[in-house]
Amino acid sequence: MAQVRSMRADARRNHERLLKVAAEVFAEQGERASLDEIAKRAGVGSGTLYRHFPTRHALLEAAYVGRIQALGARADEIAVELPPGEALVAWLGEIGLGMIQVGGLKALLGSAVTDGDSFAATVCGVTVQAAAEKLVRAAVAEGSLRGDVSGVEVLRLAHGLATASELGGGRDLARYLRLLMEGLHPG
Amino acid sequence: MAQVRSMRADARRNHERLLKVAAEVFAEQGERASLDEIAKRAGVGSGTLYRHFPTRHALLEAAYVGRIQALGARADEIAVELPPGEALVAWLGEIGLGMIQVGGLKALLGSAVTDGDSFAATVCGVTVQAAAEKLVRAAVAEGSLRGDVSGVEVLRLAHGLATASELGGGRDLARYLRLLMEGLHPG
DNA sequence: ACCTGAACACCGTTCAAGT
DNA sequence: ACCTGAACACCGTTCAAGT
Repeated sequence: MAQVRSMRADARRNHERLLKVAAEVFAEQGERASLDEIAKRAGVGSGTLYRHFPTRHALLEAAYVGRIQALGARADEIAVELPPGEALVAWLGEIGLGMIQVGGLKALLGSAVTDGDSFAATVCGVTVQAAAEKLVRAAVAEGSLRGDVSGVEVLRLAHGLATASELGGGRDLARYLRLLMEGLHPG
Repeated sequence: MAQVRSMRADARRNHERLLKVAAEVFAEQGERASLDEIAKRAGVGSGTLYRHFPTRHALLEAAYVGRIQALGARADEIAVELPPGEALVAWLGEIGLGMIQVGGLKALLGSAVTDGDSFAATVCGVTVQAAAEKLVRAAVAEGSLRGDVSGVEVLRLAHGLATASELGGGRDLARYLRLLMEGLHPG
């Protein structure tokens, strides 16, 4: 699609409305929400949605870029507030909570950390992987984390533990993350 | 549906064919496989499929009961071969591998351990939870597992770790389970 | 250049007609 | 009693016509 800046006024308006509505509907209904409903709620024809976002995933990612970048920024904030090992758990806790509470976020982050998935190379994938890598390296340097774990790997594990927590009604996520960290302790 | 034994000959034949074909198609394509394709491959009208199995989940569970019971039996075998703590990891490893390799099995086991889900009370749920509970209790008694963990909980965690492993291309499942067991060690 | 919405395709589900 | 498959509904996706 053309750069947002260079779009015709009506196109830009539609683009923005679609992003806003998509973020709401995905959050409510999850990543399998009806695209037709998103188009209708945004007041545009279904063809317009496809013109702006050729795939469901493109729309989902575009709708959540802001949220993902906020998560990346949170990693830096937490790194200042807490010692490395605790910072990592705290950040994974926030991500995990988001995956449980915000529809579609778990699916988006999942594809962003899937081996061989082209989405891992998108803004979301790069942002979240870089943040995780930074926290992991600091924890390893501090000696509170094994050296054989990567950023993308803890993200996959966080995704898995969020899934496990969901099966149990959304409880126990923090507890599961603590179990994980004990298991990941060196020695 | 009527008892299988009391069914008319053609109905029983259709029932069996549907189960056999469903097991194949679900295994290949996952739990969202086309029901129409299953009906076609079984050589029956789509209405017949719905007559025998009113919901997708009923068909999935019926198709996999045998597999689930085999997993239950494996728990007893392994309990004889290995000390309690190792038996639990080994069994969770087999279940996890099944969830990764057999389409639809992860979804089925997921609903069987979901809090508040009516499917937790089905044959599959009861079978797998009882087996897990037995292994967990033995490991707790032996002192190799914390006392505050339940059978259904380790199944949820195994589901989560299988998911994490899938994101990484199906590798590292055994490693993740070992991390979990270290985290679940008492003291 | 962009939008609209009808048209098409696909699939799940129901049910009237048939044996 | 059971089966069949047409019919209906729903939704994703494309594209001709319009501005």
